[in-house]
Amino acid sequence: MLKKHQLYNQLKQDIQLQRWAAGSVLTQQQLAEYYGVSRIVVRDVQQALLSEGWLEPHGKAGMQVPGFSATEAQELCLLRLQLEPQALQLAAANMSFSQLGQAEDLLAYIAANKSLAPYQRGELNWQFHRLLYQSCAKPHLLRLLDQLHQQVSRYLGYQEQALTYADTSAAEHAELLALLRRGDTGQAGKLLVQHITEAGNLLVQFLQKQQGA
Amino acid sequence: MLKKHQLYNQLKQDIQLQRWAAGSVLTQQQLAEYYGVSRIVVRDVQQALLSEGWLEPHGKAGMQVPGFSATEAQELCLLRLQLEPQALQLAAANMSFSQLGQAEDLLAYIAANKSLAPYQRGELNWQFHRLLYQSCAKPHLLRLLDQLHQQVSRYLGYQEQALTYADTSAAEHAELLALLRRGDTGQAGKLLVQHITEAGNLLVQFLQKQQGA
DNA sequence: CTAATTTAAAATGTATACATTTTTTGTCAA
DNA sequence: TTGACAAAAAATGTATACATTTTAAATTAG
Repeated sequence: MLKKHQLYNQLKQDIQLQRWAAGSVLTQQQLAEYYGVSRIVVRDVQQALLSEGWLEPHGKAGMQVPGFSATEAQELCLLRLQLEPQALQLAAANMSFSQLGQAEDLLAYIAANKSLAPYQRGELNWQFHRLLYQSCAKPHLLRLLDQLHQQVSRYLGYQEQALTYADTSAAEHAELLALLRRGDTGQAGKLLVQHITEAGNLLVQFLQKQQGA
Repeated sequence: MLKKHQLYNQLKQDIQLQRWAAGSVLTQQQLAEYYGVSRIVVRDVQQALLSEGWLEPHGKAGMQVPGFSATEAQELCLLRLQLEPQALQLAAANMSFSQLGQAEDLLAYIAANKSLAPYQRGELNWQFHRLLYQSCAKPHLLRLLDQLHQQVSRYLGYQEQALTYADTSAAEHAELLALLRRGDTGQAGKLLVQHITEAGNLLVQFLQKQQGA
């Protein structure tokens, strides 16, 4: 029998992999029966996923699996641009070598495992970014960034073509790290902006094609 | 017997008015008994207040009433500065006269009722700000701003002296509206920055004195 | 046939009861 | 006295049962 956090992961993954189609309305009963847990657990998980944008309200009964829109993706990109460079700037001052090392380890790990599932790769990439921001010592800012990532990751699971971008992304991550190591905060910030913009544009273009078809 | 949203409001208010002291650990049972509802309801409300920063995790049992810190207030101010001017900028283009009118009505209402409770005044002031940002058409940004306001409002309830600032604040709100009406977006943005900064500084100074004592 | 109203079904909210986990208390040996 | 260990108490998690609300279906008047 699934525990709460297991159901949380399972349902999230099932949404990401389109096992529940966008637009579907999921009721407590339905999910409780399908996953073999009580409605109480489903309620908790639904609530969590609702606040993270993995589910949307749907009238007074059920929750709806959200779709994908280029407009939304653009907004998420905009918010990343608004917050992440700021976080990096603040963090740069307090960053320790141990953290830079950790980040480097992460990059190495990603590079070594060529055959990671897209969503795993996405998760690890975010962990890398997250590490860079960590030492900004602004808990609320970090919380907002985590939320933002939740929303973005829903798209990344959808956009399988992320793979085509993986190499460019990895190279930029490495360069970012190098700039931080040598203390060139300004340049690092600019690169980060470029990095986020590129990823955003790629995603938006992908979605626009999708919508056109 | 209290319904869910009633308990939500009641508990929030009781926290704001220090009926539950900062640092207190509130368990489900305790609250369920005190407010005369079942634990299920308490659980839901606790979860909501947790995600809004009105309660903090406390180990594996109970939730803690958070305290106040100048550092946190400063961070919240920083985030407001990072997001609200952006929202205003985006909204300015699409703002309708009906919305400007609504905002004006709000200001008039606040001005007319001199004897509003501090938290009511705070809530109305936010509604004013919210109205200005509304037409930015960026749901995620607006959601972040609402969250941010939740956190800030906890402080505003604490800082009773907000009243001393009320007049200045009202004047600036009026001027902001005038600038928007005449389409001077740039100047409006600058004034907003000043407005948020002033409020933030006042709050931070208040908290620093408090901490010193 | 359409629209409105009633009736049945389904879904969610809430309370209670039980299971599991966590915390505290108390005991005993070093 | 102190520290580790065991037992009891308390708190939370989860399931089931009931109450209320909401949605869908069916019936009937126009």
